[in-house]
Amino acid sequence: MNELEVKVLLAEDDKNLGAILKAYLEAKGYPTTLCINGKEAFDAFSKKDFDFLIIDVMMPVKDGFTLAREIRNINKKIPLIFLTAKSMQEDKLKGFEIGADDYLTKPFSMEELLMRMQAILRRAKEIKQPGRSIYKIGKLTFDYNRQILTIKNQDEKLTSKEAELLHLLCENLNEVLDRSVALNRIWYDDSYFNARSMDVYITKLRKYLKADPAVELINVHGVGFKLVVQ
Amino acid sequence: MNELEVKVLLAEDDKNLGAILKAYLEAKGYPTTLCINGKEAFDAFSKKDFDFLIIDVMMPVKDGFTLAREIRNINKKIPLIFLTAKSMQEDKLKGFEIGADDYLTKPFSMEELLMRMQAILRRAKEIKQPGRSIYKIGKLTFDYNRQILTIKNQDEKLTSKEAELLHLLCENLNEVLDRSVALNRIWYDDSYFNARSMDVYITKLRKYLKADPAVELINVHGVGFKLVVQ
DNA sequence: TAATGAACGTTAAAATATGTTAAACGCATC
DNA sequence: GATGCGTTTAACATATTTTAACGTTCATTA
Repeated sequence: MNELEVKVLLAEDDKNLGAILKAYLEAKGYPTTLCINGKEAFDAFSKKDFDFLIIDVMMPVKDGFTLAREIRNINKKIPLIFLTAKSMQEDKLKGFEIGADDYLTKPFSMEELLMRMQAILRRAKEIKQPGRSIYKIGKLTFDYNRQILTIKNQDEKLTSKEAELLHLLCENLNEVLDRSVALNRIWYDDSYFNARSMDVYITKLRKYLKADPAVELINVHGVGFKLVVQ
Repeated sequence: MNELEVKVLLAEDDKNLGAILKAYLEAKGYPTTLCINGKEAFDAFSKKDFDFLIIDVMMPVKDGFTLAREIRNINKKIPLIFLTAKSMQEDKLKGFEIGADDYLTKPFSMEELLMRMQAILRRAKEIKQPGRSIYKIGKLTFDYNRQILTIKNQDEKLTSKEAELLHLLCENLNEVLDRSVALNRIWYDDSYFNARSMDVYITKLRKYLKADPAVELINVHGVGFKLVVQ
């Protein structure tokens, strides 16, 4: 993921502050999606790919801690900053326990928020994958943009769905890709029939990947799938 | 850089605060070297290997910013937290520009300092070892990522739940794995029925582990289970 | 120490979830 | 309206997990 393409998910129920922050962040080059409660934010996260979370703790419908925990279940790496009006100590510690990278107490300056985001991104950046759309999966090579999987100098043209699914799996290499996340991102709807359709695609991908025995596409029962390279 | 071996360099001219912080950090398992000014700290850094910097901004002889810049010239990656009595905005921004990971304004709680350190270490560590997780259990070998238990060159594919449970047991080898901890981590809910389900998995694991008589999976009544290797 | 209730051991059936194949569908192109 | 392609649906086969049932062990206390 390109550093110039850090997409921010901002969950803030104060519409005024939310709008100001969104405008500021976008001016600084961070495309920002604003959600006004935890539920909306979780839906957005399920359907789109984000690189940074800024979450207000106090929100209606679903609070920030609950939201963060749900997202952390799916993605353990995505940078996370909590915002809060309260400066209560227990809350701060709770936030860090959930896996926050920082915890800002209102009021804060937007420059400080930006600085703190950049400090986190400096460290988080190196974790992410090569960044281009070409992935190495054991002996295989997958070009996401061109939808081509190269197996021993033999090109296989993948269909869009195959490529989308393999792409998500590559982005979560050696980690579990949540079933519902994949469904929401690729099929735009997490339903029984789409889930069965996805299973069919898993089988198709397994057939391709069989070319390298070091590569495995394992199921995590009730959760999702994990692409593992030995 | 072992997590249990994070050596801290603390530069703080307030001897009282310095001593308290050093004592606290060491109690938490971070060997700490205390220096009372920037010059002394730089000498210490030159002579010894450190993994974390905590630097007070206002110090005699050589201030914190100057110290940090000099160290950053040598090591661009070492985690860095500034402490300061002033909460002036410019200073904060200046601190982040030098490459700080965090910037705490006095007074702060030591718990918060610890949490923030750990948040930074989580990211700093991930870069180092995206590592694999292979455990040796007596004559057996367990590959957690691939969910495979190797018994006398015979591979056994484990199910997700089996693998998760064995993983937790391995992480607590020769120590008791608390029942409720396992339930909360793997089943996300500590309840009677899940506990019974866990017992079923304990039985399954015992069947696998029977292959090596030196390995035992013992119950600690009312507490949990312990994986023991003679 | 015998009685008792709670925790644990084990097995098998029941309920879910996934694996796989092939046919059916929708949609573009000719 | 026939053909080809990607995708979904249907059908059947397996696998995983939970629940139920029954037996055993453990700690406690009369």
